[in-house]
Amino acid sequence: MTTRVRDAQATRARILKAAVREFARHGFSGARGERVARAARSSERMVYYYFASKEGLFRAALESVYASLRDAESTVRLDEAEPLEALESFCRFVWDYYLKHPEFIGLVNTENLHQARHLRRSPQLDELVSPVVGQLGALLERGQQAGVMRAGVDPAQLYLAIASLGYFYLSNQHTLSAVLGRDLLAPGHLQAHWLAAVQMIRRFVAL
Amino acid sequence: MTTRVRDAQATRARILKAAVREFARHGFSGARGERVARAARSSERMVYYYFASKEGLFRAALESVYASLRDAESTVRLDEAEPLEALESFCRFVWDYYLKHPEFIGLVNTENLHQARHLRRSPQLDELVSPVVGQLGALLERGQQAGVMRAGVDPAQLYLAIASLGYFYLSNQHTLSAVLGRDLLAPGHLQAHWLAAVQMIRRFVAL
Amino acid sequence: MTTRVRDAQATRARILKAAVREFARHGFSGARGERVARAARSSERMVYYYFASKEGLFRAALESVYASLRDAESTVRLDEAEPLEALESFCRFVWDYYLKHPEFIGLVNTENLHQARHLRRSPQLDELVSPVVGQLGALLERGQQAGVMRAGVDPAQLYLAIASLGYFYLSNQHTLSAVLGRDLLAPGHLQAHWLAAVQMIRRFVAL
Amino acid sequence: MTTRVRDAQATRARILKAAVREFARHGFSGARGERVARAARSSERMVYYYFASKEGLFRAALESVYASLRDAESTVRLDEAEPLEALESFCRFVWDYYLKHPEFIGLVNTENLHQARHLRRSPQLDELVSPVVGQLGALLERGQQAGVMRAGVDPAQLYLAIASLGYFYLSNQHTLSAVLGRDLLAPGHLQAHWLAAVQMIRRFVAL
DNA sequence: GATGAATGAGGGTTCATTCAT
DNA sequence: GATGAATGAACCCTCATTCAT
Repeated sequence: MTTRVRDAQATRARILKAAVREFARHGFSGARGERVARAARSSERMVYYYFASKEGLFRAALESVYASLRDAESTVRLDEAEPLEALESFCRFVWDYYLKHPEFIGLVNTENLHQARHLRRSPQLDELVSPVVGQLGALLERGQQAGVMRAGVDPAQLYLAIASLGYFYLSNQHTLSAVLGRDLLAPGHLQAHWLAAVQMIRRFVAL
Repeated sequence: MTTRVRDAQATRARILKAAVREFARHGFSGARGERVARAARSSERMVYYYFASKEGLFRAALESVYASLRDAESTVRLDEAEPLEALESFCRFVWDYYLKHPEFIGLVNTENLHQARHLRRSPQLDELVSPVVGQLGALLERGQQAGVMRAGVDPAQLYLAIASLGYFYLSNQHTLSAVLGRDLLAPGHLQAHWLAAVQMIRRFVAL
Repeated sequence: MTTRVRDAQATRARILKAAVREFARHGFSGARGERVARAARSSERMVYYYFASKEGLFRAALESVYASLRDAESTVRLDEAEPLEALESFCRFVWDYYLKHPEFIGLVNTENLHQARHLRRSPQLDELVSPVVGQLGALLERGQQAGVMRAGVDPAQLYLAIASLGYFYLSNQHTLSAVLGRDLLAPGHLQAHWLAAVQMIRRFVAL
Repeated sequence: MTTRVRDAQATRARILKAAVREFARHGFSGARGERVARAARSSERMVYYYFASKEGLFRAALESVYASLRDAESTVRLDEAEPLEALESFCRFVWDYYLKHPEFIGLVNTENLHQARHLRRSPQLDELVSPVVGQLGALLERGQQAGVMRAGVDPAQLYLAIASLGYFYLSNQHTLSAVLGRDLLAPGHLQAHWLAAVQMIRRFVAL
């Protein structure tokens, strides 16, 4: 009994994981149920058994990547290190997450192509929203009181700026690499970009 | 005869325009030849007549949006106004272009999903690259000499930063609006974002 | 224990009743096990538990509607009233039964589509045949002796004629209503039809 | 060119003919696109090319059998022979049509299962309605004036009665044969039935 | 006796493309 | 140069049913 349930959950999890990859790589329309089934070492039938439709599978995949990001963000502590250090750590964390989780970028881009249709309808939407913006606000407050950050910075805008600098660079790495004629993911270029980006964020909140 | 040729070119142009919209809205796999044909008031057969395949049509659409951006950027003058003013104008120009041309964002995102496969193979690639990064370099030089900009800023990185702050915000407007619970395209929020972004860019190049 | 058995039988009965409706409404191929299960407030699995297969369920449903008709017909008395009155009463009874039991018509039509495959194989076939034809024969005899009916009327043919006039009208009510441009089930039209039909039957057996 | 067009029409016609058979034999849900394609010596793809969907194919099949009946009925002359003779001829014609065109009965039954959904939506509905009821009215008039038919017979009801007696017998031949224990289509029984039916109709309109 | 989990086979339909003038 | 007719290959999905306790 327990074994079967565990198997069932394992199969479901394998399918979901494969779906995340498939949708991230090929978008919604380009995703193939058969590839998902094969990658999950299961059958196309099971995909429909657990997720009812291609759309249902996509919704689950999308929720899954948002939940993973939120879980990862929930481990971040912004209240311990010195404010500017904490801010830099957070930037590095966010960018590293994007770098290590291309499936997040792929799924979010796909969802934007669909005008966030699935996300808006998700009953889990509230749970998926990360509390990290609030923590950034507290950090800005602390930095101000420590005399190392200026007043008047909107935490949400700060978050967007940090996200922008990492997301855009990685999401568009292929066209940018082609157009600029250099491999943006080569360690040297990546380092240089993070350095410039950190500097930008620091200067943005500096006095 | 001339009329016929002009008609032929006009048909081709209508198909191309319709294809740009279609690919931008639905991605490559989601795009439908029939919708392109209908929107162009032509037939599916004509699409193949002029562009040989769906891939050929996408390539042409992609080249078309890059060419349009390059043409627009070629009208920009960065050597006339006071350096910091010129920089801000350029930011506003770029962001306004993204705002007014969602099809550019849509096609570029789609091309990145495909790892820039089409762009890399395009024989027109060099022609599509905008000379604007060079102009930004000259502007930085001028700003330095005028004593209002610091040394050591990579023009390409500056360009990426400007692009990031506009592109990310617009490309991800739907998911961000859903997650943050506010309409990012509402005039107030848009203004506030551009303001913060300009400030960020200015502080980045400032002494 | 008794309760459990009664519950089991109740579940079986609910499934059977739901199946009768489902097959009558959608035919054999169009019937859905899931709808039967839901309508019976049971599970698809239980349907198979009690009836083994879709075909088994259909057979049971078919036998059930024939048994119901036979039970209803068994209450009819043709030997009491004045012969022509009794005949008219019988017509009214048959037609009223068809009217009130559309599921009978639906299942019988479906079974005919399948060339009575299930009925012919039913071991209960003999039990399902109504003794009403025999009673009609006796009635004809009585009418003859009373000098109000002619000789030479085949009771089976009389039965078929009565059935025809009701069954055809109700079974084909939808196409006929569409073609004739009037609602055949509207009280006025229904009354008029029964009246004409009764007259037809009376004139058929009259001297 | 002409050849191709003829081929195209021939293919379409073969598919339609095969569809009529398939739907008549198996109902809507039971009908298989693949069987239609095979019987028409064509491909399943062509079925969709010409008829867009299973529903479109059914609609076309249904309209086709109604059109065939109307065409056949349009050849009938009710104004030449002696009134009662003409009426009997008409009965024989109708019943013979049902007998020779089981696909008509099959499709009409299927359409009634679907509550005439397709027929009601058919833009050709008016064209499909046979003018034969009007002709029956004229015949009744003529019979009256000739002093061989009574007044007060509704031509539509007469038509329904004639149709009932043939349609019911043939449509339900399989269940009736099983229940009555005799083959209703055996020449002897068929003859006897037509005889009784003609008598019934004659007596119905007689003085 | 009763039931949740799983599934092979095939269903209708669409897609991008080619044929044949 | 331009176009109507035709199509092979998949695609998403559903159905009736069985497995395994």
